[in-house]
Amino acid sequence: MKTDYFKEAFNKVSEEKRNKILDAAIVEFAEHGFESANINSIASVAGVSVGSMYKYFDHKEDLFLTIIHYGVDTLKTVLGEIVAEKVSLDVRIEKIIGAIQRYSREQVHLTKLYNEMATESRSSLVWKIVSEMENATAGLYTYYIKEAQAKGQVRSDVNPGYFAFFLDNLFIMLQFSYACEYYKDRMKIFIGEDVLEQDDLMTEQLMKFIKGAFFYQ
Amino acid sequence: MKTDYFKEAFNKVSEEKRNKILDAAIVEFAEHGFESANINSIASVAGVSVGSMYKYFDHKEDLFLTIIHYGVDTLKTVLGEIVAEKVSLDVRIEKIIGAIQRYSREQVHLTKLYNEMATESRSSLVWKIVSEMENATAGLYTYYIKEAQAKGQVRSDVNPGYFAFFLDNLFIMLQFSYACEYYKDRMKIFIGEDVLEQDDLMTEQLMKFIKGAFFYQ
Amino acid sequence: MKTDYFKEAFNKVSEEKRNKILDAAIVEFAEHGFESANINSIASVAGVSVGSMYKYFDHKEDLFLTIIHYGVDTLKTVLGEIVAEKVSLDVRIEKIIGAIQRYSREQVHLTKLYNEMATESRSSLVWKIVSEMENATAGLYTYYIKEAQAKGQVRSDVNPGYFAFFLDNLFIMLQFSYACEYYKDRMKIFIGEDVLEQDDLMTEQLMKFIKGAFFYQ
Amino acid sequence: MKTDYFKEAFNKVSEEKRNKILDAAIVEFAEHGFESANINSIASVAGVSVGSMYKYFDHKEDLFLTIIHYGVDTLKTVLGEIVAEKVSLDVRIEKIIGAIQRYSREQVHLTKLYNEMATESRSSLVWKIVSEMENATAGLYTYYIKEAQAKGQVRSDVNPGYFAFFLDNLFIMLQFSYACEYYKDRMKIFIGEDVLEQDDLMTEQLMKFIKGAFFYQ
DNA sequence: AATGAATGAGCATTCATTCAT
DNA sequence: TATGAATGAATGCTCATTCAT
Repeated sequence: MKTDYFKEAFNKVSEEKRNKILDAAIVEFAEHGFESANINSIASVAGVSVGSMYKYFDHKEDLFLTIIHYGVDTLKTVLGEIVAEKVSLDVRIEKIIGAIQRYSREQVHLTKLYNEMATESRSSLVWKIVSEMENATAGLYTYYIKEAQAKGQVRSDVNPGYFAFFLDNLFIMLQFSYACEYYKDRMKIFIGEDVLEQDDLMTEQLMKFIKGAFFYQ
Repeated sequence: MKTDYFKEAFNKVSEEKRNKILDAAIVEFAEHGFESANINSIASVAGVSVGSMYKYFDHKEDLFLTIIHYGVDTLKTVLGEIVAEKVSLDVRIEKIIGAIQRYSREQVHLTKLYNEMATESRSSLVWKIVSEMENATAGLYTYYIKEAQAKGQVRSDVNPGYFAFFLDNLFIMLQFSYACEYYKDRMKIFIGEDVLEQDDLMTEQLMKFIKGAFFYQ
Repeated sequence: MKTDYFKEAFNKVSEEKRNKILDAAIVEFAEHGFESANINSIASVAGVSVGSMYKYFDHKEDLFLTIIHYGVDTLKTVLGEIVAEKVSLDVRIEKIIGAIQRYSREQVHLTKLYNEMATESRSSLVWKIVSEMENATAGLYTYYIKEAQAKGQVRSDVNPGYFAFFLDNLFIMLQFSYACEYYKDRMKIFIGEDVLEQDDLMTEQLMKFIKGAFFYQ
Repeated sequence: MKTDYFKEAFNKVSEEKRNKILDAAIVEFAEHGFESANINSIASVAGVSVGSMYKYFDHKEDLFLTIIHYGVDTLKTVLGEIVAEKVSLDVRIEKIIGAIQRYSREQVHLTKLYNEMATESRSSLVWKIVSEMENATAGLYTYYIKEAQAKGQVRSDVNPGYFAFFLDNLFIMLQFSYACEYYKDRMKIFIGEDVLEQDDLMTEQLMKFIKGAFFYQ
């Protein structure tokens, strides 16, 4: 599977400039979507010439895919840390919620991008990049649930795949709700203007919701 | 609050033509996204001149907003039917799941559009239209939960707003997963290729998940 | 075989505008070659918007092919008139020389275009359009030569195809020499600055050359 | 008259590298034409940096002119050898035909370039380089014809300049017909698919054509 | 009211040329 | 002297919007 959508030249660029380009692109794509994103604009924000952009990426699409790839990598790192620890399922879930709260604030634009990207038009282009991560997540969650079932912590009559799916759905919506304007507004309607300052309450309630769904009480 | 984004002339048009225009627009916007959607294309699919389109809508945006409005109305109707019935919370939830399964198949394009619309770029334009419905939904769900709490069916230590939010999150993701390519593929990874033919299993598992979260067992 | 490289809309345009567009395009392509020719420039010379140009022609290439087609048609008309008359081979040849002298002056740009077009890069695109005419010419010349051979006017030991080829070569170079700067300069070196004013001498000498080659004397 | 269009630095370059550059440039210009030819491409094919190319040539045009100059020089050598021999006009012509058959195959790209170069757009730039050779050729042919007239071999009523012109026209078209796709296809229409394998027949027929035109029989 | 031809600003992409190293 | 990364003007093409009929 191809993993690099940029050209050799992009590797040779100084890390500082590379980051400026990636950042500018993330913001532009996140704010305007693929079609409306303007390469010339990205270039000028990044302090780079258009010509250079095309030395680094063959097409607008390649820049987009590079960004997506970068986003997935960043997410993988976050997830990887949580996975590494040997803890029980409920602790893991609590840690993931915390990570989402941190990540979706630090990386607002990447999160917006994830929303953007899941949008119909370009999805097939992007799926091959993201599917790997979705696969990993799905596999992991399912595995943890089965493990917990074996330990007698999770009810034996739940289908692990389905429950992993519902769990991840809750996580995705949480991410979007912290980062994307539309979902943020919507969340405020349900919970109130100050949700964003009440991370602990969110964690508490969501844990209660999930634990109720999963665990014997 | 402004509710009509079309011009007077659009009212005078025959219902048949009005529907052809709306349908063509829904498909175009859902398939290509706002920016890539082509007004001239919509006009020709609808069998109407571009000139007429601009007699009906001042801007591309206005057509988009009209479509969104129409989508929200359609959804309201579906929801309204469920709300009308006097049944217990869990029955209601099960009915909603069924409605989502039906609606997201019948109205694939409207569902895609909802995903599209929540995307950063256009969200502020759109929020004023959709917020009304989101408000209604949020209020309704919250009300039902409180009611169930009063009846002692739902645990008293859950915050109704939060739980309504989680519930709706699960619903939204279910919709997307049935209608939008990206989320469809993702769901298959979690559950398997044949999810789409196993609506009952989905309902059963999701009910189990939600009931665990909500109810005393 | 496809013969129209323009879109329906180009047919609906007033003849005056159509001619302005064709003329502007002929000049631009003849003067700058395919690559350097500028569509925006053609549009502005023709007094038409770029947008319209693309309503008439899908691609720059299609405009080019339309022009070539037009040139071939013009040439066919000229040739057709000469062919129509029932005269002996030498009279025919003399008439063709005269026609070349007239045509290459009236239609300098079309002649330049023919030179341009025969240039390597785009030749395959163009060949299908021009080949038909080349085929007609080749067949015609060969037929006339055979006929003259049958009548005992032309030597029986000449291969009609080859001689038709040499004859047409002389004609092509004569065209270019009257219309294209490079070949014009070159001709002046051979014959003198005032060749262009001595059409009769050219005709006389070329007839002498060709008749010597072809006929029993 | 300026004869060098390259900079001093190009002289100091090793012969091997110089030839690689010239060869790469000949191919690129011949295949793509002046406008589409890509300096960066030529540099990379020649194994030289773009920077160096601009140390050797001030402009794309200068590289082009250098190539033309080189082509003319090559042609001069070929012609020079034929001129050196003391033989009768008809033998000379036969030798030239043979030389064209060889040269246009060995140096396809240079021949294509000659065709390219005669194209309107660049002609004035190029004329000063080529005119010298055209002058030589014209002078030579004319001289030979006059000489043959003096010897009573060629008819006295032909104008040597005109006949030299016609002769050279036949030669030029023969060159193009062996090297350039368009003219090659055209020749096949007149003579047949296997012309390219029948050099002797071509020579025989062309000699017959020319001798008929020139000589008392 | 309806039409659909016309407009032209806007953007992706290319490539000759420069210049810091 | 050589390099090759960087530049940015230039151009083909699209499409929302206008307006004469």
